[in-house]
Amino acid sequence: MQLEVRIKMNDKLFLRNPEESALGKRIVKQGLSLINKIGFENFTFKKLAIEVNTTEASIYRYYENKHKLLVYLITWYWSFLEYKVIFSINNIMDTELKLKMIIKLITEEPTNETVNTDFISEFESYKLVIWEGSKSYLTRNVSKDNKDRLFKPYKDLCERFSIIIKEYNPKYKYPHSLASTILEMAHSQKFFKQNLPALTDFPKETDDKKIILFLESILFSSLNVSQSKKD
Amino acid sequence: MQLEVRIKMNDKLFLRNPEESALGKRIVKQGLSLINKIGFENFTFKKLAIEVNTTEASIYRYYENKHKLLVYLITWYWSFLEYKVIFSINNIMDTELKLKMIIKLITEEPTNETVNTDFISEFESYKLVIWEGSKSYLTRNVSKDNKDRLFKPYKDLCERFSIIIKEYNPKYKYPHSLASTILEMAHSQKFFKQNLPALTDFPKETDDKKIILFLESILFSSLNVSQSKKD
DNA sequence: AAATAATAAATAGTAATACTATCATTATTT
DNA sequence: AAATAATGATAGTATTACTATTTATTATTT
Repeated sequence: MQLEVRIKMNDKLFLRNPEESALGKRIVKQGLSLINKIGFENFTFKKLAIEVNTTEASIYRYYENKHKLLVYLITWYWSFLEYKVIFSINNIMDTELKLKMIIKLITEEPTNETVNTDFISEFESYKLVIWEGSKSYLTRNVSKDNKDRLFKPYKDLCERFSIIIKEYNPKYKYPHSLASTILEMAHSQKFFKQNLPALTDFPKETDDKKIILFLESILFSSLNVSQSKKD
Repeated sequence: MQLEVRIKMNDKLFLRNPEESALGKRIVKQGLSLINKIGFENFTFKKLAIEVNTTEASIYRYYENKHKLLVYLITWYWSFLEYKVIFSINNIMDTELKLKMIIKLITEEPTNETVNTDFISEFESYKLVIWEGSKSYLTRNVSKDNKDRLFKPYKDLCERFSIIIKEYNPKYKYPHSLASTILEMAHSQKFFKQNLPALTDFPKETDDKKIILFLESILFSSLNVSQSKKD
């Protein structure tokens, strides 16, 4: 069976919907891999135009600027991840297993492109989130972008995560912060492991199992502790 | 008593040592506040030159580019924080209290400029780390910058933190990752609280006490759990 | 099938950014 | 007082981040 996932994107993210034309799709696809290749700071629409074999002006017809393209790609990733979470958790009854599944999904490198995601590569977008994810919100536009609901997919995923956290331990006081901590750390620890290993306890070569165990240990030790004593 | 702290900066960070001239100090001081004011993306040496009442070319004599200035300022912050940690922990015997002190120091907004830090404002650099901190390493130069030891102050602080973690619980398996998680989260959660509150459980208005409690709960529930069962 | 309208692409251009180079002018050191 | 170093002033280049206008293509109407 060939599933095709189509994610509805917030239309404040683009001037013209890139899904609706061949050129638009190429811009997104090649944009994603070019940012991954040279890094967001070095990325320009001029360079992308050359890759896509079009002109700068044409790209500007789709995206206001490169930051919007970045946010587009990052929110696509979060939306897709939420979809995967919903799908994978659907028939799990045990809350603990649900939580473990979420950690697995956010941490593990997507290998065999699980689902047909049309023109966006799951693996490429995973890499993008690790390297450039936080740049999508660490700007002076956060508040405006937030009002335009650009970060909704991330917040939705965090909300869904925190609901399951509360399901596991209704008394736990910081479900959202714990969820965002796990989400953020899945990517930071991976980045640190690869680039600044002194900040972690994970040898550079190994796979992501240890990161998963670390995140699970943070999550469950927080949730299994009796909270009655302190405040 | 008037303490003066002088932090030895890695000389790969600058072309000419800004501490050694009035102009250099003005560049650093005004650079810090201008980045905080308009954000790193919008910050240029041209704009800084106007603030400092000098020329672009003069600034380029001190710093290779704006990224180096950013790393300079961020590593200053980490060095200063390590200094504060050493100083504050010095006469604390109880390991738990040491850990709590560290969390307090990294999380709490510095109010009354505690120490005379010469030309760099502690508060401004705290704000900078929250907004721009991760941009210092999320670049394609990480590995090279890391080889030049530009991130040493951050890694040193993480190491010092993790030694105390191990002192508290010698069996704990992820002291470095736990330390870097707390360090990162102190700033992310603060940023989220102010700008994307849905990702936290902290009301926007309140002070940072709740963030401290959250970080303490993560730290101590991880360290107080018996780890013998799992792997 | 021809004419018209709508859309997309190509071309050209501008202001700002990220630098580098040169030379004159002050300070500072010896 | 001479030598040296730091700063300032000026100019210049390649690239970036856009915008506007014109031209070509495609779709729609008659």
